[in-house]
Amino acid sequence: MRADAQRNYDRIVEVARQVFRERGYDASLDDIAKLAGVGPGTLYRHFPKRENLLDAVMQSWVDKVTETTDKALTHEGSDRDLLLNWFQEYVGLISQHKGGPAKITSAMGDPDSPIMTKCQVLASANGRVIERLREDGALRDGVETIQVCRLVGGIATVADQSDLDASAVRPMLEVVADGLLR
Amino acid sequence: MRADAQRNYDRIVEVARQVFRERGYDASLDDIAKLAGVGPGTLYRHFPKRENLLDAVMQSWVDKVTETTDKALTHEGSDRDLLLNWFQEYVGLISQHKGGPAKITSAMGDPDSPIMTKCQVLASANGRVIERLREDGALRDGVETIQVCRLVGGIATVADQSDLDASAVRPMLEVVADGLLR
DNA sequence: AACAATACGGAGACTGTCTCCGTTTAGCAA
DNA sequence: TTGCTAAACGGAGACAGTCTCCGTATTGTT
Repeated sequence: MRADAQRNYDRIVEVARQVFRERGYDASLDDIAKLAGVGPGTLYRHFPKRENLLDAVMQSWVDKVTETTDKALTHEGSDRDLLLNWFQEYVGLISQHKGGPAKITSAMGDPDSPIMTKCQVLASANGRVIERLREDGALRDGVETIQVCRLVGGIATVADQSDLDASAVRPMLEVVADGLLR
Repeated sequence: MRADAQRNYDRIVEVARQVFRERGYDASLDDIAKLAGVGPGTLYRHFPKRENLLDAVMQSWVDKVTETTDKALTHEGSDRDLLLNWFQEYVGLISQHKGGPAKITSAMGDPDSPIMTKCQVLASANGRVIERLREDGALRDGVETIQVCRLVGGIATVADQSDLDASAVRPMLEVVADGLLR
């Protein structure tokens, strides 16, 4: 990639990260181009679809996911506490910007989504936690990790769309945790 | 209301019902106006916001909700079966058109939503089922009916957005049911 | 310095939302 | 029936967002 192209690419991603966080995933792309000081053509050449841009923005997010998972797995306390703590981290991770929970959760099962690979990092992070609990014999039979992603993703989605705060989300996560644990 | 206005109103609602079901909640309103044989101005006078139109379309849905609830409450079998059966009906009711689950679930807590009243019919229908189970002593402590709506609404939302079928939804509903029941 | 190759960016096509306002019509009263 | 007025109509067009095309400008290589 030519030096000027790289420069523009980086600026667009940086601006997009900020704008997505502030205005949500539906922010105008022409606006982002303008804020980055490039024409819309440039933005659309680098990122033909909105999701390609989101994908680039998410690169750093991926690192955060594994880091957070490692920390969650060292959690001291009961299995229930471990699971609940992980659920809260999970919700936090996918709720970084408005519209995120729905986007990420539905991308997990969509092979055509440009952010699919990113989301699968999250799915396998969740898998690590679930497998750890399964080895402890803490889970009911028949629990699939993808279902767990969808359940918690669903809660995060409604919380996102209804502007619920953590205190309203917590009891819902407890219900799901209790439904999963023996 | 003048006779011609009533006529147009009815035609718009009828067309909208069909189009929303076929193309989802995001269908173009100008298209709906055209299909109904009226100008966009007419549509927007009757229904200033998209949700006002949805509200009108939902009138008949409200009847269906209470009817379905009555039937669910007569269900023979265990409490778990009753609850699971109700959950499936609930998902069916809010998944009539694409985008419905998210719309309805988030409208429940939004006093400014024109469809709020309609959604509260659903919320109180759910309340009837939950109270019935509470009287039986079947529920854990601290279960709030609005949480149940959000939990099941969340599952329906991800199912809607990921095109999941009933066999994928069922186990998630079971997790929630198990988390709610003693 | 010249010249490909690469990248830029803005004009504008296209789509959907929504409003304004001149025209038409329903319904009533004489 | 006719005439009148309030109500309703509907389409032109303003506005916003998405995305493309293509003439222009920049890069980096020979």
